[in-house]
Formats: sequence, C-alpha cells, structure tokens
Amino acid sequence: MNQKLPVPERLLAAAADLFARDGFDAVSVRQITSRAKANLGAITYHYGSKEALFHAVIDRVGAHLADRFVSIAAEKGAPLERIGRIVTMVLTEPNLPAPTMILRELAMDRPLPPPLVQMMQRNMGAVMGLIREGQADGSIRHGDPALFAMSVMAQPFLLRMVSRIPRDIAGIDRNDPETQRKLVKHVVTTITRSLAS
Amino acid sequence: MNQKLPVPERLLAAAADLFARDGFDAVSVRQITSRAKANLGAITYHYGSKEALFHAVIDRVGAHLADRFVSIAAEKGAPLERIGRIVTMVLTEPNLPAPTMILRELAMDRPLPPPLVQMMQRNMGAVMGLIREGQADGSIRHGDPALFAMSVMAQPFLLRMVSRIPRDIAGIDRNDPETQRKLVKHVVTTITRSLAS
DNA sequence: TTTTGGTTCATACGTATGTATGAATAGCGT
DNA sequence: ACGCTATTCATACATACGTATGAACCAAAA
Repeated sequence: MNQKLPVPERLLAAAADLFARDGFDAVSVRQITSRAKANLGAITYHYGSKEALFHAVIDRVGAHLADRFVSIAAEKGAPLERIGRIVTMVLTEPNLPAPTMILRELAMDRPLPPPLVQMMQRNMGAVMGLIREGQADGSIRHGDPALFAMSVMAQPFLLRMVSRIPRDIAGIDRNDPETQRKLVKHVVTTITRSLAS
Repeated sequence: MNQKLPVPERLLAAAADLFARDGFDAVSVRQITSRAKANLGAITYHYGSKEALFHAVIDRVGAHLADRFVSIAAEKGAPLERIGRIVTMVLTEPNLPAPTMILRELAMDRPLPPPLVQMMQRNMGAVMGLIREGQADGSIRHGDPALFAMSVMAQPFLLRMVSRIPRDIAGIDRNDPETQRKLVKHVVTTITRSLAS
C-alpha cells in the first residue's frame, strides 16, 4: 500500500479491502490499522468509530457503483442495449466490491447503512429510467419499472459470486475467460428476453 | 421455546433463529445458550464447537430447502410450471432462512460450509433436471442447464430480501399482500419468459 | 523562536469471546 | 443398592474486542 497516502485514505483503503472480503463483524479495528500501517487509535480519531468507517467505505464503493450505473445509462444506445451494458459491467468489472457488500448487508437483520440506501436509490433510478424509456418506445413490455429494475440487478449481483461455488456444482468455472464470456452472454440474453416486448 | 425438547434440539433451534438473522460472526455462544435455556458448555459438549453447530444448522435448513425443491420438481406438471412453483415457494414460504443464509455465506470470502454445498448440489440438480426435461419437450429453449438453473434461483433468492429495502426505493412493500402477489407473479413471468422457447 | 493545533503514539480499560475443566447430577442397567 | 455413563453445571482461562486517554511529535503560523 502506498505509504505516501495520508492516514485517513490508507484506513479507508484497508477497510474497503477487508470489509469487502469478510464483512463488518469479522473484521477488527486492529486488522484494519495493521493493514493501513496506522496507529490503533487512528480509526477513532479520524472517523469516530469502526461503524463510521464502515459507512465511509460503503459511501465510497457505493458512489463508485452508482456513478457507473448513471454513466452507462446516459450513454447512447437503445434502452435494452444500455441495460445490457450495465449488466455486463457488474459481471465483469474486476474491482467491484459493492454488489457483494450490498447482498451481505441485505442478508443481515439490521438497519441498512444510509450510504447504501442512497446508492441503491441512484442505481434503481438509473435502471428504472431506462426501463421507462424502453416502455415508451415500445421495446420493453409493460410492467412496474421498480420490479423490472430489481429483476435486472438480481442476476448479475448474485452471479458475480458464482466463482465461490465449487465448479462441479455451479457447472461453470468463472476463472476461465471463455466461460466468463459465456456467462455474461447468458445473463444479458436472459434479462433482455424477460424485458422485451 | 419448548423446554421439553432435549438440549441438543433446543440449541439447534436457537442457533437457527440467531444465525439466520444475524450470521455466524455476530452471534455469540452465550446468546445461543441463553436463548436455548442451556448451559454455556452445552454447545461444546453436544456439537464440539460453535462452528460445528453452525454447520449443523446449515445442514438442517439446507436439507429442508432441498427437500422442497426435489419434492416440487417431482410433482405433476409442465417443467416451466414446476419451475414456477419452486420460485413461488422460495418467495412466499414464511419460515425459510436458507436463501438468506446461502447468500450471506456466498458473500463471505471463506470456504463454504460443506452442508451448504451439498444442499446447492441437490437444488441445482432438481432445477437442472426440469430444464433438461423442458428442453427435451421443446418448451424451454436451448442453453446450458447449469446457467439456466443459476438464473432461475437468482431472482427469488435475492427478491426475498426486498422487504429490507426502504419502500420508496424498492417501489414495493412486501408486507402488503397484494404487492406480494404482484411480486410473485412478476418474478415467475420474468423467469418463464427468459426460459421459454 | 515560540506557540498552536493536528496527528500519531503506546497503553489502558471494561467488556466480550470461545473453549476447557472438574464437580455435581441424573437416569439407566445390572 | 450400586455402578456407570451421559449430561449439566459453575467457573476459569487466555485472548480479543472497540474505545479512550494523556503524552509525544510535527508542521505551520505568528
């Protein structure tokens, strides 16, 4: 890690790595400060608490994902085509901890971190906008845009984690580039077919 | 809780409730034994360790879910129709902690509990069987049954957690029975359309 | 040069953790 | 009634946790 970064940035980066991989409960303050090469008290001093740092991480990775959604949604192309690009991005972007962190937080029975709610709002907004546009031009069938948006995101978010499943069960090896390409094509096709009029 | 149950069963039930809600890391041995009205040492005595108890819980809830999958897959009806029933079951069955626990474990960067792998194997097997049957009779389009099965499960597994998302973002309130029915209909339709030939 | 405020440090604290252990208890079989 | 095994109990242990704190340090401003 770049020692030249100021301590708050190093803490954020270390926390992002560890929280993305292991989740809030399984990561300790000592692990984060050790990885960031900072003092044990640095988290409390700069962020106030472990939880506040966690929210800062969610804000950082969430904003990044939402930016990508909004950015692709604003590109040229048919609505379904742009939805396909968003789905491809979620499935193929290498450093993208947000989907896993979202799923993990959704699976916990505790209040969602506010930055996560904000990010989901932007993501849903971007996808719902595309769906409404497609419904207006007749390329997407009628239905509740919110439900459609949830369905669009379910597959890529979950199938990003397919590499976690033993190969002989998932039937695919996501570390194989050809299989990865096939998976992306499959997901995009499946989503496109379910939305098209 | 039924005090009449033997201690191992009470521990399993208490652990199932707590692990389902909060996940392995956030639940303590003391919380489980307190809820089960058992002694602090009971977990180590009967199960060997906290982790072993966790695996026993996964085995219990995983076997239950897999049984439901296999049972519905074996019913009468067209393959797509039975897939629809499986999806409906996942979305509507009230006491079904397995989907959330699966997602949570998939979102962690640690080895999957063996009982979870076994359960996924049975679930995938049941759904893939239906897909192959549908492809054989021409009702389901050609494609990799494993990929199709993953896609089938992605939406219901994830959309079970929609109630966790603030209503004005998800656009739906799953506590409202009419919205719940609409959600189920939407998911079944979406999946059916994406599979149909 | 001195002062000031931000930052880092080493240490401490109270609380919590999972596991271990020897003693006590209970129930079953002989 | 006795012996044995399973089970439960209360307590202890070593370790770990997040947060707090006063001291030390550093850089910028006066």
